[in-house]
Amino acid sequence: MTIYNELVARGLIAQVTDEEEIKELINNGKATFYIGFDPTADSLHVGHFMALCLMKRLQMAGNKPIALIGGGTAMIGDPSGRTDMRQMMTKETIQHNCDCFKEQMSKFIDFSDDKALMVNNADWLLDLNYIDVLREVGAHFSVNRMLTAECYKQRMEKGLSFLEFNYMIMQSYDFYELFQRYGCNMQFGGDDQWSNMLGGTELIRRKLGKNACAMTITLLLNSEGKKMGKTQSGAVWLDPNKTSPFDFYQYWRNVADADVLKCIRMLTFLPLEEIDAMDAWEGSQLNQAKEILAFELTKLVHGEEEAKKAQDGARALFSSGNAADMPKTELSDEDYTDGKIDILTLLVKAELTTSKSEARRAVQQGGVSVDGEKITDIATVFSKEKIQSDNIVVKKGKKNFRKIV
RNA sequence: GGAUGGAUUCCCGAGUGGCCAAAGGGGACAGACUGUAAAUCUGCUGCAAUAUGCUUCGGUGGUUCGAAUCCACCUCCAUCCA
Repeated sequence: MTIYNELVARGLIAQVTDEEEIKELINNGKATFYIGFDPTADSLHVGHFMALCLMKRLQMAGNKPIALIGGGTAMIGDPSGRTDMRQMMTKETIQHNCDCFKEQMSKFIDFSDDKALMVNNADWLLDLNYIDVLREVGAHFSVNRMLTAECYKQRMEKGLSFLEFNYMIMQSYDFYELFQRYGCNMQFGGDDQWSNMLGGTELIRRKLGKNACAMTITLLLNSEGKKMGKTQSGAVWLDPNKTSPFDFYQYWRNVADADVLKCIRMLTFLPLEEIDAMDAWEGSQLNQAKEILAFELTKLVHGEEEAKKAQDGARALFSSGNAADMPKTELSDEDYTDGKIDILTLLVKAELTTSKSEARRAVQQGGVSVDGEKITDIATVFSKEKIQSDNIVVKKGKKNFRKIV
């Protein structure tokens, strides 16, 4: 099976500029492609993970990836898919985020021996001269056309600043620059990037009379149409310090039935035949598929050892309610009053609730248990000796655990 | 620069002097049912306390016994005109 067909079979491809040409390029390892990453946070998240996997797949097929870090474009902020303006970031923050991205990416992509490149568009965008850009690049863009682009539609109601309006032009310039510097002939990106990417191919055609391709990756949406990889407390990060391997595992372990197979297909490297066999699974059997998904992804991101730990921990936790590898909270002497701590304070300290009021509600509604025993009295106290010798496990709801040491 | 409309709790959105910690919906959280799923039903959703208190309605002042509601100024946003 060719790499292109595999991508199609996995449901990864959303839109392409020229299917035949792209097939020819990537199937024969002739593509030098780039994917841009905006350093809007100090860690990559699940959304980036898709792109990284794609890079890896294509690299394995002999193509050369360029990871472009948007240190320059982050100064502007991509308006695509947003209804409000991004908060402006300081140059220092952006630089810090770039550094973090670099480190994380090196785990996935092989950058040795020139097999892949990592560049930062700050290197060329920051030195541009306004007038020159207007004359050289701006002249090739039609405002009328840009305004009809899908990515600006949503913003026409809420307002779009000139700063953000220029994002497309900067991204197009990136492609143009990479095309000239490294012979980069393809760009990949999320489907929400389609218009920005087309801008690049057009700029290259107009300025150089050359052909370049663009292809977008299907956005990973759940069955409710929302972007996956987000939880109430924010994104699911790839950085173990921001999202622990255990939580990462649990996120995938808990995806809806309707989304499991899609996720396995799109995100894991399991052979397609194996995945197709799972298609027939139904009902509670899908629970197995969820374990596979969670394990495979945790393995890819955090390594096999961490994946095993997370899996064992989760299994133990949900069957017996206790496990070695679960999030811990260490109490200090100040947390105790007269050598004791009450359940409400404890819940807050363990970060299971954000306030005592919330903790009170949880207890009153019967959602809290300690070491498997339900707590019904909000005045329940625990002694320091007990906690320090036995390490109690506090549970709020069904899936929130903390070991107190 | 001019005219008009607007800013309410996580989000949408009611509320135009006391009965407002603020309707309704969504989301989140908890309970029941389950498979760590979905759907459904119930509870709950500012903060602290066992009847109460404290801080909230873009910002700052003011009027009033009393303001999310009235006045002044400011900030931001949308629409139309230039």
